Amino acid sequence: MKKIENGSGAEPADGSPPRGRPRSETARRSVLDAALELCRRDGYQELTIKGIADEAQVGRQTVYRWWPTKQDVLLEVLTELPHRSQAELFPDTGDVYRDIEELLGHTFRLTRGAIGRAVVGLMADAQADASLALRLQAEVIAPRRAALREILERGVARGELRQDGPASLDLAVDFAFGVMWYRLLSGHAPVDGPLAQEIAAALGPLLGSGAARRG
Amino acid sequence: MKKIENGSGAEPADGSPPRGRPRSETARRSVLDAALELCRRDGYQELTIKGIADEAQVGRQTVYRWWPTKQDVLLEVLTELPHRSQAELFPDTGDVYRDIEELLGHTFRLTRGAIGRAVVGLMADAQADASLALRLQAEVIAPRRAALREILERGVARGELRQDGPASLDLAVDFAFGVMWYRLLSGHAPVDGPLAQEIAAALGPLLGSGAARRG
DNA sequence: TGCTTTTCGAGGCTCGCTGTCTCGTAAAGA
DNA sequence: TCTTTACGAGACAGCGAGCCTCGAAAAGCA
Repeated sequence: MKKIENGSGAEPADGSPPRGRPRSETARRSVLDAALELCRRDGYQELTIKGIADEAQVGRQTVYRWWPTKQDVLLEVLTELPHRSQAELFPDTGDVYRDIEELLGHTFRLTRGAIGRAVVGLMADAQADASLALRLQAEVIAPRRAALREILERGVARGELRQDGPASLDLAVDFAFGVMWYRLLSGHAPVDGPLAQEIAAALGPLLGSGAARRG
Repeated sequence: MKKIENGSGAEPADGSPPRGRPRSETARRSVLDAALELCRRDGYQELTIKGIADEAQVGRQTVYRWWPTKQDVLLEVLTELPHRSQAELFPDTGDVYRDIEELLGHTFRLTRGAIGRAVVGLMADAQADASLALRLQAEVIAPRRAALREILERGVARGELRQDGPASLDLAVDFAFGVMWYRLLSGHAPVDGPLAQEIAAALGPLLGSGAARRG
């Protein structure tokens, strides 16, 4: 598992136009789609560069040229997702509890299927790969943390939530995503809509002594 | 990664004494110790059967004879741990918050180092291996869940905790271990003693509206 | 139209690990 | 002593990693 940055690669950094045959967007999409499909079908552990190349009907070197490892392929798959549904990361219904439910509900939906398998596998590999851990943190974990924190802060500003309870905002965020990860990994209970509701309802008492959900 | 049950293996099931040369306890210990040491040194992903056998100075077939996969080796390492420190799973100080802190503190301590790496890696593999998931659930996850749940129930019975809050006992247990797993994986915050205190303090308001920590 | 540059699919190559098998040897009971 | 089973050691094919080369394709430039 060597790590080298694209020495060749797309643009020449300066403004000059790229020379030679341009990179095939078709091949790029085929590789990303094949990786996700194989992850769904066989699981992250069974994913191989050769398998991806064969499934995508692409030369193996074409994969290695742009992605040093299978982790890089999946990370690109993951970082492309939010751009498709940016709005789902930032619900703003006016009700803090509904916002929480929507953000968590959308996130929980993603964890089922191939995306969930990919993220869990990447997390495991990141335990022994510091640079992967940093990128995963920056591109997958942190954005969702920030989104939930923003919702909570808005709720505090509007007086829907207090901040005089035993838990800080950070611990509240840890609570929400922590339960998700725990259930995702151990599989002892589902990660679904009802869970999003339960967590949203529990965040009030966790943050503030007197706050309770209205309605 | 084939899975086959020990066809040969120790006792002949009936009461008759085993025939032939008995299994070497020395070799068994060497394998288990080597696996944990390599997990600590290089991480779960780098762990190989060949590596374990070489480190343990044992024939490769001796490993395969008793453990079909590296997961089986690590699972045996993990299931041997509680027997060494049974008491740490069942603190009973009379104070529910102190009991929680002790159980979580001991668990959190285990997650650092080789044990943590092993459990995280096994969890990841279990996502694509149902039988491994079952064994991990039964032998690692469930016992700690049960221990915390028992502490909480004792606290309820003694009147230290209520059960009229937004969270059920199960969700409270998910909260405690969920935060642990989340931080363990993403590494955005430490899994240490202070966290055990914060969680213990937060469980009261989570479970019951009026309950607050005494003292 | 060539010529240059870069990517493309395809496949050869070495290396290391897997999982099975076969040695010769060691340690137990009969 | 004979049988049975475990032991360390190593041979073997299979497969994926990662690097290499090949001929063809697709762009800009003269």
